[in-house]
Amino acid sequence: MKRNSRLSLALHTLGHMAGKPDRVQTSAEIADHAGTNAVVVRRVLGKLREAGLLVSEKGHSGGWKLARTPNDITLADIYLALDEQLVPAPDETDKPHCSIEHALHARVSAIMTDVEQSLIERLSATSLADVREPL
Amino acid sequence: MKRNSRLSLALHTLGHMAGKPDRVQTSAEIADHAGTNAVVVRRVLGKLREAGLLVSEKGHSGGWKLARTPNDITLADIYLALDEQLVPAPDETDKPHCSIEHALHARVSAIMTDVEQSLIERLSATSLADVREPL
DNA sequence: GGTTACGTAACTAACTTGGTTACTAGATAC
DNA sequence: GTATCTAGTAACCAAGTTAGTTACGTAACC
Repeated sequence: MKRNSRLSLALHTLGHMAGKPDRVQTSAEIADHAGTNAVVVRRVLGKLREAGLLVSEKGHSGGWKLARTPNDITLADIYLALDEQLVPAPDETDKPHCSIEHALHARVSAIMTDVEQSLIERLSATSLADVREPL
Repeated sequence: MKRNSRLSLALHTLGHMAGKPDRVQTSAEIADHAGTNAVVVRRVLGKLREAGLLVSEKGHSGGWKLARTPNDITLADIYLALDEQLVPAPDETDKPHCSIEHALHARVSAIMTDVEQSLIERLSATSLADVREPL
């Protein structure tokens, strides 16, 4: 699998759940449908649960379902839940020895942070429900 | 070192070269100053040479220097020379089995591609010479 | 010809990530 | 109460990535 497979898995799973918001699915079912492993599914979906997008139940007839309506879950919610930032968080440990390096880094970091912010804003404009509709 | 150490090294090196555009520096000198290895330096700077930002000379009194004036090298040039794309290039190999997954992916990819484009545009607004000046 | 410095291949160590196995902890069915 | 089902999680493995290192070839200059 490739680098953003977690995002792929999350989108895939939530997309299907948005179609049947009341259906409860087990991690095994989801893994089977996504061509991966139940533990991997639980790892990724666990992040989404921490972010309040999903709820999970143990035991018989347990499993996963959406914690909110598809209308109330945006692409930004999903992206942020996985906390995979595009721009590597400004690393406090590397102190810029040279002022010139510091200035360049500051400039680039400022732009990248800004751009990531705009990414999040744009992702937040689309909900799961929106994407159910044909484009 | 962290993930974008190549970009760090490139910015660092070019930043210093911009201060003394005529000085020729060996990869050993640069590595020493950047706290890394000469081979690593040649690898990264090789990318910048391929992109036409640097020239290198072999032999006695050989080394590296800028191929253009600092005014003519933008942060976007540097970023692009390293071809580390933020948004993973739309992978042709993964065929979207489900239409819903496809639709979601298409939406997210479109936004990400767009955002990366705007990153490049913003980086291209600043040249090495600009950053020499105090902010 | 010898020295210098780039160009590159090959190897290593550290790290990341997805996959897998195995186990524990709840919740329901019986 | 016991069996069964499912999430939660730890531990480990394999593959891939990356920086670092060593070694050697190649070109330029003295």
